[in-house]
Amino acid sequence: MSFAQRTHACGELRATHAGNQVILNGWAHRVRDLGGVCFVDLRDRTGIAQVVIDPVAHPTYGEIRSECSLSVVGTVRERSPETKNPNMTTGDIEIVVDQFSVLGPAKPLPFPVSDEEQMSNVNEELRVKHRYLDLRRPSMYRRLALRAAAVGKLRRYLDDRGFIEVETPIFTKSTPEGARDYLVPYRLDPGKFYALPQSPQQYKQLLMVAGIERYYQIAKCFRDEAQRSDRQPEFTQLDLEMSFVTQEDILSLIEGMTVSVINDLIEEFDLPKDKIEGFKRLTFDESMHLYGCDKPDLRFGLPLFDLTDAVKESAFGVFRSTAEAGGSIRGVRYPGGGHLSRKEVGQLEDFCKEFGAKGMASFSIGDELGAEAGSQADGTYVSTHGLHVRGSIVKFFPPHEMEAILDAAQAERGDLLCIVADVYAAANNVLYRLRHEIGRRTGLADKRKLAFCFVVDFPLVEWNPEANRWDSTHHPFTSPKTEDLQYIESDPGRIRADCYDVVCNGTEWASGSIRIHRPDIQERCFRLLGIDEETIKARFGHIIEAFEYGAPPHGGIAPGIDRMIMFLTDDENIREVIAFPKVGQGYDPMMDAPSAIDPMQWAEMGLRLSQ
RNA sequence: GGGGGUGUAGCUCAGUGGUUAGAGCGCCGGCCUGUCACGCCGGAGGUCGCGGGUUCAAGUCCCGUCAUCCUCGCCA
Repeated sequence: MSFAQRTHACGELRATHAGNQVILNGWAHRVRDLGGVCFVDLRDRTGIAQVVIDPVAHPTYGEIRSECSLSVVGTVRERSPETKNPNMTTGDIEIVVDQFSVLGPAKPLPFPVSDEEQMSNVNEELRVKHRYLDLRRPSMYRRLALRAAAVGKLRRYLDDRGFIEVETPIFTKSTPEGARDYLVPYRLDPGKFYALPQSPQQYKQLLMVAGIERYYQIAKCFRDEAQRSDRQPEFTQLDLEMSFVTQEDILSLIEGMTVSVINDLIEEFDLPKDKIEGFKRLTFDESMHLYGCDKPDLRFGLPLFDLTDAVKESAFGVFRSTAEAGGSIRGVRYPGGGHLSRKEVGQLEDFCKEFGAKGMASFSIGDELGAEAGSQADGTYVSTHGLHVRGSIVKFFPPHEMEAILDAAQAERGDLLCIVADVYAAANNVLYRLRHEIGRRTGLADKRKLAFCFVVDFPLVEWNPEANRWDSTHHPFTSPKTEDLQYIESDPGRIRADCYDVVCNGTEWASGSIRIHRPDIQERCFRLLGIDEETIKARFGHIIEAFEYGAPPHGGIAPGIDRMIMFLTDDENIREVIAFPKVGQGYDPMMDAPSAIDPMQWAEMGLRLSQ
């Protein structure tokens, strides 16, 4: 089939093209039929241009419906001054139609593709079901283009530094550790299964043994876990690994790469983001102490404060008993929160309770300075700096404790001091979420900022009380710090690992480690994790053996591509940055997958349902 | 696995237990020569997610179920 092929793109036409005959191909974005004249906004991936049709000369113009594909032959004309549209990049011109042809007629659409505002409310599943229409929207095209540019820049950055991209298998081996695997039945030996990789972890380490030295891959990863707004059953990581390197080498590579690529993208796509600079660096312990979590939002300050010492002998029973039991009394400032009503403070407390807090105590600091320091007759307190403190528990604290509290909190006028008493980890878990909520509410979590940081020195293992054993914090191949190896039998919780995360705005973005390359150390770690000889052989025999043939010291990291795009677009749902995402529990409403298989296929695979 | 929200026209949403379930957009028809969210007039379009129950009467109340969104747990 032949048709008039484009000579120009819709978005490129300007007044300088006036007088040119052009051919445009695209879709009818909107049709405005005024009777004596008809305007069609013709859209292609570069933009939109207005086409003018004379109904008398072209009596079949009614065939042009919303979202049909079109070829238009016409002459570019500069619009008269009063009809120019300053809101369109092509608004100075229009194309007067000489000929047109509807290449693909379109039925009425399931949702208003040409109206971005209405589209923002359209049912998610419907959008995914007709994804090929949803993706016609310029905003969706832009996301895909941004993603492609990001991946391209990452590849180029690494190619320029001696990395080579290596593909690793999708059909691989189940290593039942971590998340649930997606399984693929093996026809030739019924009862055996491939697993889809949760990450190419073992392959990339084997590539290091193979002497590749610098590997990367834009890798699909598969994890059969409950879905979340920032998770999909299949997602993409920039997986990379290097040999003969230290943690420092990997961190500086990632930092340089991220700064370069992110800043390029901000500029190229004119994103409403501030350029980024070097990453802050925190140890795991510092991060927990200052921000209550290992993924702090560093767009703003408001570090947690600790009152345990200040109130351990307090007359307020909850604080005293928590401290006596070895717990922590910790809190966070809420600037401006001093104005909240009793009800609003109650809602904050409810917020805390959602995350397991037993309660939340608070002090409101007034805007005005009090004149005379000391406990007041009305049950409030005025500090030596004049801060006027209110709250139902103020009366429990004598002046020296109140001063210690205000000092530890670095309290300021207008603050609400939110305080949680619990075991250290539980108090932190509540307060980090409260801190992020405060950042969101106050606007301190500035949308223009991308605050990247490294969190380093994670503990190698953490105690799993349910299973009564030590579990890897990262994964079983993570190298303990040499100087901490001495604790492996005596005090495993004390061992720090050569393990690091990259965090951006309170979200984990990348995670990596220096790997164990010595079989003897790997064996000791397996033993610590309670993995017996037989299991080691069955699950990890290949990699242990590989390490016996001159494995180089090596390590790597894997940043999430989907999340990277989400940071840049401010999307809160990962579906927005994936061309063909799943909904709900991993369902693809467009393809109708997963779906039933033919009885023949069941038989061929040697499978049947147990019920 | 737990909690919460949503489900009514193609889309987005209204809809006190009570007549024939409505609106905006879209769609169809008509009118319209400067629109750019074109405008005006008219029309069609409904398994009120599904199943059960209470009631003289259920979109509305109750129970169950399914889907979807968010969330806690989970995600080496």
